[in-house]
Amino acid sequence: MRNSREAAAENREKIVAVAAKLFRERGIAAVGVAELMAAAGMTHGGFYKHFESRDALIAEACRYSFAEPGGGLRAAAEAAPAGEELKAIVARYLSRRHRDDPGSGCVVAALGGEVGNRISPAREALQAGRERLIALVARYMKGEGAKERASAFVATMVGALISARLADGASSDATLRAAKRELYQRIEEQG
Amino acid sequence: MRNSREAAAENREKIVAVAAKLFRERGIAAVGVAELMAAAGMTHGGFYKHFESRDALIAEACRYSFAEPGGGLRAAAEAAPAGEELKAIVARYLSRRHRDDPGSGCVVAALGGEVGNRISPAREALQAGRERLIALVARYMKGEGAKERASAFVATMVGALISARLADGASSDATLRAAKRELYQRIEEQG
DNA sequence: GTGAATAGATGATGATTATCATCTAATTAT
DNA sequence: ATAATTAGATGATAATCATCATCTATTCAC
Repeated sequence: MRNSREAAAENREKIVAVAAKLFRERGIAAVGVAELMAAAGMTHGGFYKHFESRDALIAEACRYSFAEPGGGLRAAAEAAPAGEELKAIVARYLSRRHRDDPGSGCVVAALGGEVGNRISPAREALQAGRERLIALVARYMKGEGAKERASAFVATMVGALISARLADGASSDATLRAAKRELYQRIEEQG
Repeated sequence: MRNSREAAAENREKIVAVAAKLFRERGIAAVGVAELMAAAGMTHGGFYKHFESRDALIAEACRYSFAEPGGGLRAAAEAAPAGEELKAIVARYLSRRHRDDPGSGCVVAALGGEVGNRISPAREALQAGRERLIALVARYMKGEGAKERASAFVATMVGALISARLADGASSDATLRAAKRELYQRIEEQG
């Protein structure tokens, strides 16, 4: 059967959205085309009417995952009172909610390891997204070398989230808390 | 044909070592049993004489990867002059060599994302290794809450390494440098 | 309304997967 | 030295994989 242009475009986006979620939840290599399409409510065959290859979808899903970078960080910053934006970003990024829901969270933390060190469009997409994240953080930093400090700032957030996802229970919470405290301190020292 | 006990034990360790390297280089899911055994110089069938399952090997390879945690961090610290141990750890961890050779580097950075948030022996192995890494760092910290600060310290190193592996060329070097500068500053402020 | 275009289903492709039964040559134990 | 054990090779298993050819029912352009 055939769908209207509009419906087809919606289906295409559905596939990308589902992929972005499943990849982040379970890893890229662990999610096959058939399962993906089933989760999007279609059968596997139609996939190649939308994408040239699985690799092409991977790159697109990575880009899509940055639509709301880090799971709504920009929104969190803009909702915060003036001067509190960075704290709001940290609180959101290092929240238990973010830790427990990788499927709609930061794709750098979820897929950085799997994608890194490989030559691929996906890597470029993640790197571009990471730079946008750094730029968002740097926007709220004062003084010299804001971009450089933002880079280290983001690295701490990413590393802490990955670490917290390795630990469990109290140990995981403690990891989040330690990183939050460290970052808050940096904010107060350097602004 | 049959090998002696000794030779068999050597072969077994060879498999684990090769797995630890390949998993870190290319991701766990991307390395199959057959390829693994071929890389270890054997055929695929003998695998199950050594390991109960592929999952069992994964956990063991994760543990094995911590034999030299972070790729010789302990050695680097012990070779450093007194008072310079933490700096030595950072310099080693955030070196270009470590970035460019994940196969013999820190397994938390290489596989943390893929293993995290899943219930598995591999996750427990990585978490145990991460705690040893934190303990190593905390040993060289003075003052209150050394363990907590060490947790954030390690998170920054892990996040920076993963980030640097996403970037390329000058951008990647800059990421390493930014994190190094940040950590050096923390060392001087807090000891 | 008629005809061209196509979204998506069905089903087949060959490759690759983890796992295991079987076999054999060599090492152990006696 | 003979017998029991076993490391690892060979090859088969069934499942899953990405990819694609074909078909069909629908929507678009006219």
